[in-house]
Amino acid sequence: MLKLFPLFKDLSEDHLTRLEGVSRQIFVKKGSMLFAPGDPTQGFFAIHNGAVRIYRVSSEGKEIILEIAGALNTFAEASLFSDVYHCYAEALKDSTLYLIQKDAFLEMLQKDIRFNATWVHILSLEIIHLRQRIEELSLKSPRARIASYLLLLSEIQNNLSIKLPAHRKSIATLLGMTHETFYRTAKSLEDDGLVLFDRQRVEIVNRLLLEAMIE
Amino acid sequence: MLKLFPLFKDLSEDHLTRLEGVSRQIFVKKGSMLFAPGDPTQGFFAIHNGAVRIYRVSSEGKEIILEIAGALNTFAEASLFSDVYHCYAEALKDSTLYLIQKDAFLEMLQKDIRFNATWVHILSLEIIHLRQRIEELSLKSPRARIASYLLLLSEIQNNLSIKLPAHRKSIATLLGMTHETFYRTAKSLEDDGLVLFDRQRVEIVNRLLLEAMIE
DNA sequence: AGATGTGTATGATCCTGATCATATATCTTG
DNA sequence: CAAGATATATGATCAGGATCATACACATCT
Repeated sequence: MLKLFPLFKDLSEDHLTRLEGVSRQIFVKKGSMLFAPGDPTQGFFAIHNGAVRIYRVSSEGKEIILEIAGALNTFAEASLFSDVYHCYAEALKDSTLYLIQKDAFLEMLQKDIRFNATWVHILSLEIIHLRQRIEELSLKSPRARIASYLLLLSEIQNNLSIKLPAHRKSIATLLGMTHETFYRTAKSLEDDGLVLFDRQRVEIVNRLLLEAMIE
Repeated sequence: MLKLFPLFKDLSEDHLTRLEGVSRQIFVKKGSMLFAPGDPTQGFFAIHNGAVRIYRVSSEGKEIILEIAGALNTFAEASLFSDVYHCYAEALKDSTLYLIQKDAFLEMLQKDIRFNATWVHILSLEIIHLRQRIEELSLKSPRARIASYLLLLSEIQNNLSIKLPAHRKSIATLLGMTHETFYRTAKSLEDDGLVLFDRQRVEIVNRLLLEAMIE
């Protein structure tokens, strides 16, 4: 059911049906790897349920998390134009995914101009999104980065009560800080009455103050 | 002469000619603004010569430089799918640019599937590039960020002798550090015999060590 | 259930890079 | 050319976040 994915929401019924035709369902257990650098690209992925972490490893073994993708997210779109993957993808939970197969997808792009046009639009939005990420990483204060991330999640999930897509430790790395700093800063946000952490959930208590914080 | 631009290198002669048909040449003086947030989008830009700085301003007046684009770079591609610009663009030098007009360009995309396919490819590469930027920003050490940036310039300019696209101060902001830190770190790179700064030029003396530094 | 591993949490210390200050060089402009 | 503005450069100080250490809660597995 690809139509549920935000990425595909602008596609026609016809496109969706054909897209499903070139997709393969995949089940993975928590902790298993979907691909690693150097693996030949098969296509990109759409997460039906579960969560996946995309990361690279520096030569000293430090992980850099590029993305944490949760249910209804897609990842590795750019693999369409590369022969091999350039990062690791690891399931953070038991997950079911769709693999949209590269060759078939590229052929669809080449055959159908409307589909192609939609895809251009989708990629453009992705670029805008990445630019925002860059801006956020430049907002150096951990407080601001956490605030910004929570607001992003809130927007995506369309709810002031957020479900974290992964454990705090991964999120800390994604936001470019140590987990210690994340725990401490999260607590200070709680102490200031802005948010409320409860296991995998976060409640945004004072949205306006949180927004004021990110700039 | 759009064919000189890396972005357009995969386009056919025919596409290039038509693209030039929908482009307008623009001359700007150093310091002048090309657009600001809220301005209606006219299209995206290709720099024939000169340099442009793309930035946002936080509410406290801090500038975040998203990009420094030099000769043969393009910028604001994503404006095609937005009604207004979301950042500032300021000429760092007297520059001549091409404005690729939005409506005409979108029409080309819709009419020509080969052109469209090429554009999808171009955008995908841009996404890969932005991901690298994110990775670099997460490489927290200023040394590593500077090293990485110099190697990037060296690759783009295809030369171990690099021409800086802007003054150091702007570059410092682009790399997410203060200019003081940039000057100091640059000097320490010189002291270690890795590079050699001389006004607007930088010579990469020891490329291998520089590469070893970024990871 | 017990054992092992991982996530969560918090304290103590250290170090890097930001900030503030100041000086010189270079560029721009009248 | 003089004068003002801006970039380059470097020193002194400070603070925020990394690192190291430790402890407890939970989950997973045998």
